Order: sequence, then structure tokens, then C-alpha cells
Amino acid sequence: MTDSPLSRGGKRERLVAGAADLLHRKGIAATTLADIAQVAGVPPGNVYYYFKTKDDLVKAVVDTQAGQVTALLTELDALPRPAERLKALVRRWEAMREVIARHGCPIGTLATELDRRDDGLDTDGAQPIRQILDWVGTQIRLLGARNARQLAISLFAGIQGGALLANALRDPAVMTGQVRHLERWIDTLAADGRS
Amino acid sequence: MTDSPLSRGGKRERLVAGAADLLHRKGIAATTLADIAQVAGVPPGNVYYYFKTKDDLVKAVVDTQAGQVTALLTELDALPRPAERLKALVRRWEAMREVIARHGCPIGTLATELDRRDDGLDTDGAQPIRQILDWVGTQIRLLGARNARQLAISLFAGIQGGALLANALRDPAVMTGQVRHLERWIDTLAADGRS
DNA sequence: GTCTATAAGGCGATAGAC
DNA sequence: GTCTATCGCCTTATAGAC
Repeated sequence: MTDSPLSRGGKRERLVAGAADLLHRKGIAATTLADIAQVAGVPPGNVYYYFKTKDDLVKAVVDTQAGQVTALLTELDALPRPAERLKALVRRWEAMREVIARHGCPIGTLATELDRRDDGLDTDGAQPIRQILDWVGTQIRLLGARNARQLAISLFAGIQGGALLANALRDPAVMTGQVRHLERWIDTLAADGRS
Repeated sequence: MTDSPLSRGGKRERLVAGAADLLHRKGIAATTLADIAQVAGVPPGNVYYYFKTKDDLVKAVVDTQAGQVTALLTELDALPRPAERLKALVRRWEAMREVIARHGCPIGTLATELDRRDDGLDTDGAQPIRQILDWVGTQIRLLGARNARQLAISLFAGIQGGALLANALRDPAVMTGQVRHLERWIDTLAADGRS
């Protein structure tokens, strides 16, 4: 297993991991390159050897998220039935309830922040969201629903909205309750599909 | 109608209104006091005469939002039936779908950004959200549901999650579809309450 | 009471030393 | 190939002129 060209010692990886954590906790604008360098154990100002610009580093974080989402969905695909896959998905957000109550959903908050910049070339921060919506749509289609896209949006909106409210109220129980609600809704979908 | 002590000419009001708009479109961190002053037609640097600090101005924006929410809920209270009140509420977000697709829900994005700062004294950015959740809970209780709080969270999570996805996908139709979905769900609640 | 000039600090980014 | 010293800009905030 060889390292990629520019990343001997894994410093590049540490920078991306540290940036992902700080971006989640403080947001893009409030996170300085000095912060990231410190967390990653890299000399401050040296970040530019690994990333041409701050936006490049943010883009790398989004790409990492997309990879993690791909890995998650692939893992869930191993489950035998669509309804179980969907419930396993929503339970992932329940498992993250503590960190969500503190800092929000990493995917949702980053996408929101990226979408509000009027930069010309913006990273597609919505890619992880699109991946999940497409996958959920596929699962719901397997359940036999006609309007799978709309139902996929409603399900993931329930997750993201639950995360937003849990964060605003700083209450992990909000996420738990919302996940329970969605699990029951998934059961309803599965029952409707069978009838 | 006299002006408030420090606001002859309405400059203070113009500053808050301009700040509300910029905070919604660019976020807190990306909005400078110079930007706000320019939009409000006030000399740059002079903002400090009206607000002791930038955070004070943000706080004023949140207070304004809380007032607008109070006005909205009072207006909806005039409708005769709880289910109609709830549907009128969600239709407000549908009416804002274009601006939501561009910059997100003003309440949700501001609350999210405020919640991620580790400042000691933070403004309670969740106040408008709490107001709405409490009011929705009251309406659902009137429909005869047992777990009104959980259902209120699910309903408003659907709105906020729909707004987040509409923003991420930059597609107003996402908000419209989600509102339709929620309207049908409200009808279901009303029917269950009647049975 | 209203506004201007300016200070103090922090930021992303670069040039070039090792 | 790796890192450091430093630049120039922008931002909040203040002191004091009008």
C-alpha cells in the first residue's frame, strides 16, 4: 500500500481529517488555516504546500464526506430487505445524536454553508445529499411505491430537519424521537407496498 | 407615533433590516459591518453608534424574527380550525420557496449558525423555533393527539428539512412537494383525532 | 447627538530559505 | 520536497472631531 504522491507521512490526510472536524464544529468562515494546521500537527502556514487554497481544502473535506456516504450506502446494501436498509440508515443519525445536538449534522450544515456563498466556482456541497436521496429513492421504489422521489425527499427531510431542531434545542432526544417516528413511517411504506 | 430614543430617521431600523437580509443571504461570518452600513445607507464605521458590537446587531435581528413569528402565529390563530391553521403555516414556507431555494430558511439557517459558536454569551437563536414548536404542539393537541410534542417536532422538522434540501438542491419544487406531503399528513392527523 | 479618521489585530496567501 | 518569515488586506472597534 503506497502513499499518494504528495502525502508522505499522512500529513495531507491529517489536514483533511482535522479540517472536517473543525468545519463541522465551527463552520467554514470561523475556521482558520492556523486552527487546522494546529489540530493536524502541521506547521502553520505550511498548509499551502498541501492545498493551493483554503477552498481546495474544503473541497477535499466534501469529497471525503462523499466517500464516506458511498461506503455507508454500500454497507447498507448488504442488508436483505429495503425497509431494513432504510431503518438502518435513519439509525445512523440516531447514533450521532450527541454530536448532532452540539454541532448539527455534518453533511447538512456543510451543504448549507457552501450553498450561501456567491463564489463563482463553488464546490458541489450537495453531492452527499444527492447520493443519499438517490439511494433512498431506489429503496422506496423496491417497496413498490409510485412516488419514490417525493417519499425519499420526505424521509431525508425528516432526518435533516430533526438534526436541525435537535441542534437548535441542543437536545439529542429530539433526534431519537424523530428517528422513531421515521422508523414507524418506513414500516407503513413497507406495508402499503405489500398490499 | 414617536421614534424610539436612539433612532431618529429610522437608521437603526434600516440597519436591522439590512442586517437581517445580509445575514440570511451570506451568513453572519461573511457579513461585514461595512456591508450592513452600505445597504442601510449609513456611513461605514458609524454602526457602533447604534449597536455596541456586531453581536448586538445580530441579537437585534433575532429579536425581530421572534416578533415576526409572534405576528404570524397571532394571524393564524384567527383561522377557525386547528388543521387549517397548521396548513396555513406550512403554506407560508411554500410561499417563500424561491428565496429558500437560494439561501435557505431565514430562521433555520440563522439558528444553525448561532448554535455553532462557542461564545460564552450567545443569543438564543432558537427562540423563534421554540415559539413555532410550542404553537404547533398546541394546535395538534386541539386535534386530539396524545403525543402532540413529538408530532409538532415531526411537522416542523419536515418544514426545516424540506427547506434545507430545497436549498442544497437549489430547487424550489422540493419545498412545494414537501409542503403538499405535510398538508396530507395534517389531514391524517385531523382524521385520527376525530375518530 | 452624529459621524470620521484611525488603530490594533488577524487572516489568507506568497516568496524564498533550508 | 518541506517548511518559515513576512506581506498586504480586511475587519472590528475606538477616540475624538464636528
